[in-house]
Amino acid sequence: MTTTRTKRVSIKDIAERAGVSISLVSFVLNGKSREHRVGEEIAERITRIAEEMRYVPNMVAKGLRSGRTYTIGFIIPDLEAPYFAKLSGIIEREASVRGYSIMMGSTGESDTRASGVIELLRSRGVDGIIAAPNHGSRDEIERVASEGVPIIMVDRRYDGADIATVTLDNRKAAYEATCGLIERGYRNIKAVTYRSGLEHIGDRVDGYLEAIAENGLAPEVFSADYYNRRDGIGRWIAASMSGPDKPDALLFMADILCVDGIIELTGAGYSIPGDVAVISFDKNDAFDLFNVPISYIEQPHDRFAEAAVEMLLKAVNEKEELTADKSVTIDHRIYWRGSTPVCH
Amino acid sequence: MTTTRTKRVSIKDIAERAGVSISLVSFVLNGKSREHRVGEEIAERITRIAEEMRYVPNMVAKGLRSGRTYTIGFIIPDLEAPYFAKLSGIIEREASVRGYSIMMGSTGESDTRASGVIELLRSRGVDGIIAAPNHGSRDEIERVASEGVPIIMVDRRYDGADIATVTLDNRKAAYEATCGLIERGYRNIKAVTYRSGLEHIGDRVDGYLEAIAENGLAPEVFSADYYNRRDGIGRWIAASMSGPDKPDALLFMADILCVDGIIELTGAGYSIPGDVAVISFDKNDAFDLFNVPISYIEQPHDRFAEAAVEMLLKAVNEKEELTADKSVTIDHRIYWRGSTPVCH
DNA sequence: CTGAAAGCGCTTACAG
DNA sequence: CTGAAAGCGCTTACAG
Repeated sequence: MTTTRTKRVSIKDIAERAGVSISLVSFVLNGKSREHRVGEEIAERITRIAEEMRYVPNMVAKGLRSGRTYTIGFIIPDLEAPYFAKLSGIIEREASVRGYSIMMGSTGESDTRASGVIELLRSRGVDGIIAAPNHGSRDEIERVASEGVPIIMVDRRYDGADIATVTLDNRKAAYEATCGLIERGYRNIKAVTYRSGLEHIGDRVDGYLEAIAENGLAPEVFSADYYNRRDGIGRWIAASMSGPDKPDALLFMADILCVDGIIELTGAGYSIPGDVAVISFDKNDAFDLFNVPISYIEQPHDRFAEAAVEMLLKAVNEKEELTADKSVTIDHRIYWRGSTPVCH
Repeated sequence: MTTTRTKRVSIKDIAERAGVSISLVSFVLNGKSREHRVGEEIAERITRIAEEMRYVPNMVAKGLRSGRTYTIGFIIPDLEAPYFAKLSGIIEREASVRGYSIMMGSTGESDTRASGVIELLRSRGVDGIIAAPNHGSRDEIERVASEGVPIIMVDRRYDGADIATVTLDNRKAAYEATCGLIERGYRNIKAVTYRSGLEHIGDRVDGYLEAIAENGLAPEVFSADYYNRRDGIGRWIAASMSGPDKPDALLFMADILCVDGIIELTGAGYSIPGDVAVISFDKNDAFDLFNVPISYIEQPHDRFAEAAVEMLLKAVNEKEELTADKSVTIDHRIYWRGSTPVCH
């Protein structure tokens, strides 16, 4: 394997071998034979030679010339979070089916890294962007949109921004989950969330508060620090579960919070649902593995991914603007399982 | 937001505004002022104007001209598998720190899709490839390598292929895990794997068989069909656990197999470790959540990712070949926890 | 039906 | 110290 980097074959090479001009090769290889009325035998010869030479088009050159890279940028907080890993996987598949590839950039919820990712995607000339950006990236995301790069937000949204989104009706989902707990007989329902300023998380809290208020109950929301979740949740659980105002049910606003919560609860000797019922946003494989199946509010990844890719590519191809009025809401579904039995 | 797609600013725009040639702009913006002895005031002016105009270099043009795209291709079986999600996340971060972006393609363990991904990455002109390819993609991977595209395999390897790898010593890890079980008093240890032809999985089975043979015990390996894991494992567990040759410990060759196994075991009413001890390859969040912590053999994702990115970029920059002798072995670590107590 | 030529944005010898 | 020009591989009017 002492092969030196062999030059890739170009349309020029094919043209030479076929004894025609590069224009003809380009026409044929792009399926424009008919349009340009290229001679049939010539077209066949070109196709055959291209195959023989294992021609792979240089998308970089194509991209420079045509301004289209057939690449979609995807901005996520964290590829390691199961929720986003799943979403990324499906988006990648949906895109690849349509001939697009994905360039991924994760922000780690850091605004600085988000800036870097955005600039990187712009420099790479992606045709469009699907983003689940930080709260603090609003200005930059809006600037990208105003510069005419098609962009669509997924999972997250900015209050009042004129950008199309694909989201759950988070307020309603949390409202329904809370009402469901109340119907099942729970009366002291507390919510666990994390500080972030993220609108969609705020929507969930709003839905919870609304349901609690409507039913004349007392709300309590614990906000963990994102980077010290486990500790914060652990301390809060210790205090809360042993205090006079012990909750009978917990609503977690994200699966990662719930996983931490379950570990802390069981670690402190509390049983689910014996001591406290548990329901969480997002689906997480661990919810099936726990000794009682954890109830959850599902965000259908596949529908998010499909909608986002489809809408984005439509905008790219038809030069539409992805304004807020194009936004789509995906239906959630609540799975009531062993962690939230009916009580009396 | 009725902005039409505004043209991006190019070095030509900057040159015009600065009243100089594009060469100068190129020199300055690429930090070659000194090298080309560009006038100091001019250099400053160019830098300032570039910032004012929010210049973002067109990497597509750069890529066409220089043949370098500052993009790494990453081929994985499945982004949704926690193990690869984690690995991808770290690789992306490592690459981005070094100014590279990642173009990801998942194969779903399908050779056809793998072909598509490889061609896509080649057409995009990635500077190098990190791959955890299918068993069946060997020829294509070797061809890519022989064409001079730097490529390194991670997690997986091909028997006797002259391609650098970053892997665990899988045989040794399985050997040690099996010996550990034997030391803890287990005598009827069975292994659960899946059919794939993948060398690294085969290595694990070899290590298991070696340890069993050395200790004069009887081996049994169950091979599930990858796409019907849960069912297959469930049926095998039902038969195996109720038969005369009931295992006292199970070694799972991958976390996904173990998760399925645990669900099937508990579903069938067996307790861990009461009825059977369990240890698995890979770390999985669910292993912490189960009512007894599951023992596992850790593959350190971060060290895999760092080694792969570093070696690949070194090869890219120094035009080295990534031959098999450059391969690196990452140390595993076994966590013995509640699912494998000492028994007598 | 086919080819020569311009140009996408950039880098880099080559002149001066 | 600075600029004009070629060329990366491709597409696409424009001629013929």
